[in-house]
Amino acid sequence: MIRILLADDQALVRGALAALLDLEADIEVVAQVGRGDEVVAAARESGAEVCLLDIEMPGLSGIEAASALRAELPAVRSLIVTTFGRPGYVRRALDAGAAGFLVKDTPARQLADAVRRVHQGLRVIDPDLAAESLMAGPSPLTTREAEILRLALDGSPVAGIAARAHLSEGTVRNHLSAAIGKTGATTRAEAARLAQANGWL
Amino acid sequence: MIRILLADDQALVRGALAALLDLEADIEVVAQVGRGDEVVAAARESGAEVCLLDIEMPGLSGIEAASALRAELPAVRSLIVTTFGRPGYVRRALDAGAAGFLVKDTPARQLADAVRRVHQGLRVIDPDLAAESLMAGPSPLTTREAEILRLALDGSPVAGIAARAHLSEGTVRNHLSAAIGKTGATTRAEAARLAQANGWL
DNA sequence: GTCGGCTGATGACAGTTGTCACGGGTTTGT
DNA sequence: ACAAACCCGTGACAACTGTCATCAGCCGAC
Repeated sequence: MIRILLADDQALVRGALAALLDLEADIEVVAQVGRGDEVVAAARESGAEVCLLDIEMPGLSGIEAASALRAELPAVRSLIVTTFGRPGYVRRALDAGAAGFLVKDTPARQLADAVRRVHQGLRVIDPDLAAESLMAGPSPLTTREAEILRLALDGSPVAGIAARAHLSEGTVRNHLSAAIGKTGATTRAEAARLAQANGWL
Repeated sequence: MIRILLADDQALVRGALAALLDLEADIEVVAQVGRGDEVVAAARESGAEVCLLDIEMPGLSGIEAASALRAELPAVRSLIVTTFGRPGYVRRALDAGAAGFLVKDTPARQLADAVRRVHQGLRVIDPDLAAESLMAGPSPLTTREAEILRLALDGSPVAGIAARAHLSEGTVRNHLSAAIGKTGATTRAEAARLAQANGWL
């Protein structure tokens, strides 16, 4: 019997995945949480062996949760299951110690198999995404540039970004200019959009 | 036996919802599609009575699919089930003839009940979202303003928007200026973000 | 029929943004 | 020790953006 923890902030999806996995004779959903920062405690309590983690969650992201799991409960294996197949996510998930990475548009019948493989200690990675991830390469942005771009996501003017980052406006514009150049964009809004689509933020 | 069609572009979610609903004795999933433009044909063929429609789908949006269903198969009832609880979506869904509107973080156990109510001819609307939708009121944007804002979503400069819209740059800036004023934003990126969050695009 | 709103356009203006060159500080690896 | 990268900042300039006034054609409502 494979003991599973489900982490997804959308209750309906979480419940539906539970129903799907409970159909399998050798799989048992032993815990469900809706926040990333509840994963470790729930995994410890329930004695889960495999954690299915969504990335977009309040509290901690699925990737951060995988990292925390590796640190606290190294025996537990993480399988990231997410909506967005952003190239950068794959690398970051693997760096965080995740054993697998699936996108939510893989066929439902493959999920149980992925869980079994991860449970056996194998790696499971969406092949299309793996290729894309290798093509795209790592993020070209420096820490600071990514940080500034994240603050630019909401469309606020330079003055607002500078205030939130505690930087001078000139410095912010320099970072943005660098980010625009590196992403191949022409405006900061486009750069922010591209960087997010690549999972660089 | 309530005959259901599932429409969601994420195969995993679709399959999981099918598993969840098939647990109910009086509900049967008779069709599944991953695109909005396959809904009507599949509903006709399968003799579905209730359609669960995601909004974000390739081909046609769930709202457009509901509209098409009302026109072609008026006996079929539509229940919108979506990730984003954008106020404007509720109104547009109801205008399109949808019988219900749920967000994906409602508890899984409530889904079957919602399906039954919709099947009985009742309306089912997420109460929080209904309130928010009434508060927010209808979109303040004119058709053209919304259209221009949609083109501004990717962060391209005015010249690019003007080219795609076949308008002069001056006119585009006028529309954007109006949209910025109406949304209470200070830049077009912020206006586009706000408008999208409200479901006005 | 006239008024008001939407649409398209122009021109002008101030303010913001993107770019560049430059300088100084820190850390990292050789 | 040194180079290379990063970070922060300044100042200047051209380009772009947001705003406003103004005009004109086209509806639909009263």
